[in-house]
Amino acid sequence: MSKQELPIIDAAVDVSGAACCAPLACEPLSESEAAELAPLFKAIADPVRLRLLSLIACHEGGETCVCDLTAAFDLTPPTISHHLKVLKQAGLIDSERRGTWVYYWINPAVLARMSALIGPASPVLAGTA
Amino acid sequence: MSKQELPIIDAAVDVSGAACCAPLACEPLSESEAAELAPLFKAIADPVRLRLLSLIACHEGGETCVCDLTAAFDLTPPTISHHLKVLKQAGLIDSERRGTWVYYWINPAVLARMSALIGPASPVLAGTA
DNA sequence: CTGTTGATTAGAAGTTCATCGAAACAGCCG
DNA sequence: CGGCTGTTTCGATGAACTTCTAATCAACAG
Repeated sequence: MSKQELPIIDAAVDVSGAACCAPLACEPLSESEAAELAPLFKAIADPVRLRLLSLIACHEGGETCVCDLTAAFDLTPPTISHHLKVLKQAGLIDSERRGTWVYYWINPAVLARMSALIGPASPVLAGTA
Repeated sequence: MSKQELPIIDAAVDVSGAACCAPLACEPLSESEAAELAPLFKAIADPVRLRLLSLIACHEGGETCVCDLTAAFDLTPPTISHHLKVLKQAGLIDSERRGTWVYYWINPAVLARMSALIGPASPVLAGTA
């Protein structure tokens, strides 16, 4: 409900009439898009969660039981469980109980979306640079 | 200095001798790698900084002067300056003063590295899934 | 030199958030 | 039932965050 919502298409112009900046070549991230994407990056902006993701992905079959994850850290099971919950609530992983053990696997779509956003072919971050 | 440093190659085995998890198909992220990468993601895990990056990238020529960035937000110039500093210290952007104005541009290499890490072709996150 | 505009720094307030563990609980199996 | 795996709840500690005001630095115009 402020100037954030308005697309800024033309270059800024100073008092003397000289433009200080180039015009936009593409539509930048909107405020709402940014607000939606930031928590995804925040979820992986932690060394433990980054390694958890990596451990899950590196297991054959793409899934891992929690016992293997807790064994890889010097953290207590509740702490691991907490980090897994953060990743799951962000939509980055999913889980299922099979008998005694609980298995986690990665949701590739969400990670791919994040990767594409900051990748060289991104329409909003690569621009024409 | 603990079990984190040891690569975990074989599957965990429970007391009865039955494996609960599949073995590793690739080498997961090391503790030091994760510690090095997490701050990069933390730098972009903020809606304002995400939009700043996008605004810089979307400008023709790939660079933008600060005046154009402050105009796009309802924040004071010092606040914008702070967020730009965070991005710069993470290595994601660079800047240069040219006369009256200061220009910022994106460092594509760092973003590409982050993108590749979480992308579908990543050796540590895509695994064999 | 002086005044103005653009941008950064210094400092601080305030809130929020995060990490982690101890203890208790829930689902499964023999 | 008892033992095991994993999760939740709760809490305490502490750190980190965003954002502002005020002051400072840099470049330019007159």
